[in-house]
Amino acid sequence: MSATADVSAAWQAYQRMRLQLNGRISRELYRSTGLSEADFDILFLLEESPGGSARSIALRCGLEWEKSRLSHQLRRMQGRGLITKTADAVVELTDKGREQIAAARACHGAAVRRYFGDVLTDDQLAALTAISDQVVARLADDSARDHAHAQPRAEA
Amino acid sequence: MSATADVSAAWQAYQRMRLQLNGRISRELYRSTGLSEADFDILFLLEESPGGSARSIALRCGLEWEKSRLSHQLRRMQGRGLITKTADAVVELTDKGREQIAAARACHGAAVRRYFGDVLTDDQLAALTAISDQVVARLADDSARDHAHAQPRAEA
DNA sequence: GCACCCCGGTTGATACATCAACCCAGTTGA
DNA sequence: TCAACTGGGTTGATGTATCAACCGGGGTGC
Repeated sequence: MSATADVSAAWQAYQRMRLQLNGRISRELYRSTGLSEADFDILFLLEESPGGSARSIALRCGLEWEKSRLSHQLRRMQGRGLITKTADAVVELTDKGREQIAAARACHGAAVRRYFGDVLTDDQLAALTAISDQVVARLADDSARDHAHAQPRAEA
Repeated sequence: MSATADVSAAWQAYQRMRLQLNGRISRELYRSTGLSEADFDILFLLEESPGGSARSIALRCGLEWEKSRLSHQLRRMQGRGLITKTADAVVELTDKGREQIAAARACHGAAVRRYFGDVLTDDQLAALTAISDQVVARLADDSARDHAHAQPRAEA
């Protein structure tokens, strides 16, 4: 059977797409707005939040980041004047931050459309969504199993 | 039409898969072998090369890395005894490097199978291959166009 | 010859990601 | 009450990725 060959070919093709597509988009984003992917993710989430502010923990849950990663990133972004940290771990967009995320949204959206949305058919988009959901579900399954192993509470 | 919604949903699902799948695999690889993805890629390519050695430029072409990225990475790997750099930019696997890549191959292959190959049907694998190839082709197209713009040689 | 450029490689600076260690406040439970 | 634990947040160290600047040799054209 050729299943192994198919898996290997699919994996290699996927890796190429992953590296090149993300490299291109993040490079275009950075060159036209000065924002990194990490900057973009933070600002995007903040702009979606009511009042342009959110608790650190909300950002962490939304992005699924390590706490230290978020802390370092927020410190750098505060240094560049994109956000402010008010008392009690609340993060808030500055005017400069609002300005930059607006420009970045347009740039990012255009790049995603050009290199991704416009290239694929509706069937392919649906197929990729299903593929992604299945893989993510499998990852979550295994995490749950590991967690259950480490702390066997559910088995009475 | 719902095309926009489909693109957005597919993009978000794909991003989740990309982040979580790669995070999981590289974490498992690192925890069980001490090798990063970058280490793995280099050692993998070297083991494929005849004699376990290759010129720097061959690695750069195979991996599509920046020259400075490769230089830094090779320096660190030489420091850890995974490779040696002989005269004239030739890189060679050490015994320790051979040992580690063998273990890493098994770990990496198992993870790819568990979280990717075993989760998807043959049709899905074929669909993902097609999707990836199309996106990569589009990226290459745009690169060629940009390059042609910068150095308009082909147009007489 | 010589000025010029290209290209492979190195280096340093900076940003980003991860791990481990720590601080502190709120809970829990003896 | 007080000790132990938990969880959010910070910090420092290290490894990784990218950009810009530089070095050196090998063409190319004059």
